[in-house]
Amino acid sequence: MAYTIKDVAEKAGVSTATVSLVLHNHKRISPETRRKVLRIIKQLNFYPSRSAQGLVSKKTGNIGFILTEDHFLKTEPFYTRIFLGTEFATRETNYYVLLTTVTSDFGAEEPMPQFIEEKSVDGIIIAGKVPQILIDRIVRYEVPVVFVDYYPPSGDFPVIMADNVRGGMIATQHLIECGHSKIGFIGGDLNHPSISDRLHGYGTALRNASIELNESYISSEEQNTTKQTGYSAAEKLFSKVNDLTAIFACNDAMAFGVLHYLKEHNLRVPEDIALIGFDDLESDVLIDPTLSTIGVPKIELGVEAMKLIVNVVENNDRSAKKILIPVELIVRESTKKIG
Amino acid sequence: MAYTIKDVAEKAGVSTATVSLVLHNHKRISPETRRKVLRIIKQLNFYPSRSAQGLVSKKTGNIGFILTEDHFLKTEPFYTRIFLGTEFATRETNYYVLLTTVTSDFGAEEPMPQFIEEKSVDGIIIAGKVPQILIDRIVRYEVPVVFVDYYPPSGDFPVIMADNVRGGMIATQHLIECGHSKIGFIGGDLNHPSISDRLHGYGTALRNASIELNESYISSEEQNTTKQTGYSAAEKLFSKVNDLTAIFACNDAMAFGVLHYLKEHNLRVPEDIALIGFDDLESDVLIDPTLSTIGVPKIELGVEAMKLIVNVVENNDRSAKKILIPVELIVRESTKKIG
DNA sequence: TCGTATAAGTTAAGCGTTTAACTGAATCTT
DNA sequence: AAGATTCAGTTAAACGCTTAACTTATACGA
Repeated sequence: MAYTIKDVAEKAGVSTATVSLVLHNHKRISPETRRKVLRIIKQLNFYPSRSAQGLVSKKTGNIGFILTEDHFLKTEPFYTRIFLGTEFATRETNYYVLLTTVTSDFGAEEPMPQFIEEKSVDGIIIAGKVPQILIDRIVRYEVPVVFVDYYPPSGDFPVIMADNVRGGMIATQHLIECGHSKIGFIGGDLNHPSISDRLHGYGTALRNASIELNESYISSEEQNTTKQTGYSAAEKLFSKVNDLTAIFACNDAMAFGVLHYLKEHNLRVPEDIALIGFDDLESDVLIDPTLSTIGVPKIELGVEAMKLIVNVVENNDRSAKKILIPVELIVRESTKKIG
Repeated sequence: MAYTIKDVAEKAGVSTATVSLVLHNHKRISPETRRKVLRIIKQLNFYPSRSAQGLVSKKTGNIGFILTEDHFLKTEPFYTRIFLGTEFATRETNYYVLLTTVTSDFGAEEPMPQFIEEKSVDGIIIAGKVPQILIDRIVRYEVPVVFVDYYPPSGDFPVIMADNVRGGMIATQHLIECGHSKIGFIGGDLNHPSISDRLHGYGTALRNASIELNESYISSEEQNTTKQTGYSAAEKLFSKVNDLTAIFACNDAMAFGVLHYLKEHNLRVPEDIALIGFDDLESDVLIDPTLSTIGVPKIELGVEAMKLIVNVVENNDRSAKKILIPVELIVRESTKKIG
């Protein structure tokens, strides 16, 4: 059996209460007693029993991590990186992360994630877009929730997002600085905050440069942001307008599709059309030409989400804080100064 | 607060012991009492506290899942699928899965995964190849371990593997049935059981068809099995021998590299060279020609790994059972009957 | 008919922590 | 110098569940 607080107490010649107080950094304990106890703890390699702690504290020490199966299995490790970030953060926060996936069409009848039913988590991180009904149902359990890389249209939740507005802005600005003024935007579902924010940044950059926004340059009909929809969005856009010299695709997956379309139509990138994406996926550098993009620090999103939920749980900080993580412009071959 | 066993006992007019016994399907309870108690449990949506249960039972109800960061972040969702399988299996087994990643160069000094130090898991699933030192260190904690899609050269552990020998055999057999007899094998590190098993199956198929095994047809120098090493392995192999008509690549990633090489050298697939891979990755159908391969049921590997570790934990079944999950031949465009 | 099984529960101790309330000594105050 | 305050620790109850040992009622055997 593992050692208990009692073993530590005996070896240290103190009461179990003292050991517990040391464990919690309570100030009632003198420095020397603290040192003595800590020495024994280290010596025995003692760790308090989570079960016993949980029983009295009513905390589980677990954080739930929810995302859709689709997002989890996406070939590009975007959400797995965010998850990895939370995992990294557990090393300082001393929580465990329980990951569960839900289907993308999670409904009203589906069983809830076990850890919610069983009240086995102190808080929940929801990553990426999930069905609204799931959110509504989770809220009823009154467990703290933070969102990362998505947030629902209504309801006040703490949120971690990449700075999408700024990203959209610097991407567009970069194209402008390269000499472009007829810049297309290829996006998707504007109900997704990331996408509408990126479009917003696009608009701001144009305005700053005194370029008039041309609605017909904007594609936002696609429901998903995949290589396939990127291709078809490009197809539609180019059949509508023919003077574009640059494209800002709202994410790299769509940019791949756009690139595919351009190649097929013998349009050279960046000479004929410049192209920039968003996300910085690994495959960006495997394609020809390599893709300029906006770098999103995915691991950091996860780390910050973890810190945020822990803060909510431990300090009961219910303010609906929204934290934007800085993004950066990454210039590769698909964009280049013209003229 | 959540309901406790006491609430259930009161509403049902029985003692808490009775409720507990019902929860554990103990036979001392009469069918009618059981029904009555179960009804109240359902009605209150009662779930027993894991902390309390853990405190007395000395079980945590958690299973640890360990893999390397590299494997977790691989673009192709191979190990994430296995993990997803374990997650699916939790719904029946009522365990939680704690995932942790380790670095590929995990050493002797690195801190151990938290859940091991804190004894917060009843058993551990190790997925894919991990450093031997990690295994050695884990063993000292005397926690049950099962391996999935890998096992160490020494030590008796329960293991879940795809039936790699059979897979290697039917892949090779398929090429033979297509009319080939000069079949190259492109593999990697033969210390990896999957690879050496696949090679073994290759040899068996040849023998069964009375085709002599030609050592110079076999490439096994590469340390990793990636698209890149697949390419360079093909390069080396074709510079050594020039009469090959078919290639069995030990996994799809390498097969992609081989295909790349073949295309670059104007060798048509399957007309000039037939090609078959192993794993059935999603991208198999995105390339041209689509890749024939051996289908590995990844989710099932995870499900079975979970069932196996639970069996070890609950029934203390310490036999080093090795379970092979059937694989299947998937014929696509990269192989075809010749003549 | 009485002792003995058996069936169906109940009682109560114990699992390893936390923490409010307590204690006893030392230090201030006035 | 007596009372008040602070400091550094201890005592003991409580958290929600499991389970060995016990109880009570009923059925059974000879």
